[in-house]
Amino acid sequence: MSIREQKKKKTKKTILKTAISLFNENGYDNTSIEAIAKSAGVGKGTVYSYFNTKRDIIKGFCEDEIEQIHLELVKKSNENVPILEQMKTIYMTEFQHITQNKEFGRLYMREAIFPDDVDMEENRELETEYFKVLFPILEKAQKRGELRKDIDLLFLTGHFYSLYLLILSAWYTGRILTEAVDITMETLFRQALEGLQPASGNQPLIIEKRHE
Amino acid sequence: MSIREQKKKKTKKTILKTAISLFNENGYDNTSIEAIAKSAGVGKGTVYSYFNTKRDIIKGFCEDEIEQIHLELVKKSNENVPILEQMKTIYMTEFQHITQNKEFGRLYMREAIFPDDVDMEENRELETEYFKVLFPILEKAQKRGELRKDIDLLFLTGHFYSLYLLILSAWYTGRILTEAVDITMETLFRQALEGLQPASGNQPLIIEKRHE
DNA sequence: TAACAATCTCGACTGCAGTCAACTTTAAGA
DNA sequence: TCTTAAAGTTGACTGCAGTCGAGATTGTTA
Repeated sequence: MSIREQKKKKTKKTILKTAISLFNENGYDNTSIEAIAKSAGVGKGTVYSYFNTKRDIIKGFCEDEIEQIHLELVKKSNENVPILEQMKTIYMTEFQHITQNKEFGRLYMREAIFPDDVDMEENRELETEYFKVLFPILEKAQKRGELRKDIDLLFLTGHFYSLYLLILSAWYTGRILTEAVDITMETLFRQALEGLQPASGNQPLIIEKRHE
Repeated sequence: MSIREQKKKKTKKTILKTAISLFNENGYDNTSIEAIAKSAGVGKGTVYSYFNTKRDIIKGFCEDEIEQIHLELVKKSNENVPILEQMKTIYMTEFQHITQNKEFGRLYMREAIFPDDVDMEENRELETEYFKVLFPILEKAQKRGELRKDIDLLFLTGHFYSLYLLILSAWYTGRILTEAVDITMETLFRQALEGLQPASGNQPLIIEKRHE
């Protein structure tokens, strides 16, 4: 890597760190780009040469954070555990990180779920990483007979993810307390696994006679 | 209603109509409050005496729209139809409205799901209206044996709503085309009803032997 | 080392969201 | 009808996000 590139990377890191620190101190809206620039010892224009918008700075931070989460999850991952528990571990881990960065999480989720501009391709990369973590877990659960094999992995992911979104939204809107998230997630995930319609029998749910 | 109140209501309506019209013409970001004020024949400050922020204008519009949807749903509502179809009707109706107001829908959903300020109490009212439509439908489905009776109505709503959110997000991020929304919703809702784990038998899913 | 081009840095500038104190209109009581 | 206070209106003003062209720095070639 050339000297120039090293310097650039360092500058970007400095700006990001300074920004996050100021955001944490005074809040996102009360921190101007000019203040960030000054505090980081660069010009306002320089900040904009590293980040296209103010929100982009948050994005930079969150993407680092998400990478951390993925690494954390790979470590925690244990396939000898029921799928319900595994899914709970994954999404509770994400939730823990969000509780620690409530405002950033909110701004990031907004962009991720209802984006301003469909720049695409950017989020796709993170999404791929996400699937790399989830798909093997779900696939193994299918093989163990814990999950239906006639449902696409993408859809299985979708079911759990959508419930996670619901809980997150309920938490952000104050409809559910932090302490209640764990039990609520457990309940919703279990219901999703069992189905919303009455079961056809009461046998232990192990036997499997589906296609294939 | 006093003359004063009538006038105020009329002014508010004029501003709202003008704003929506300009938003549609030039987009939300390319329409300044000053332009709205001028076009509506009032001062900038007046706009702010009716709407606290620019986003608030969108909110005003969307709330009217949602009221329309609720009325529409009450008319369409037909309890002699499987719950899957009823839920699909409800959420596809909402989706139709959103396709017709893509940008407004996006801005509204952002606020609704990940709000800036937890002003609460405001959205609560709309939420109550929402439940007034949904709860009776779900309750009747429970009575008919189409839905489990051991799941809270709020949670049942949550399951369907969360999948709707997922689809909406997938649509906004370009992961799913408008034409595919219908079939995707059908698939996801059906899977949620049946459950993600393998069924314990293959009997037709009518018999019910749960508690109570 | 000099000359040049590519890249990076900068802060003055533009445009707009949101505020506020001065001004105008309304309504109610005398 | 006149007076007055409350309600409503206004646009000049403030602060900040994002732009842009001029200037500084770096790497390259001779």
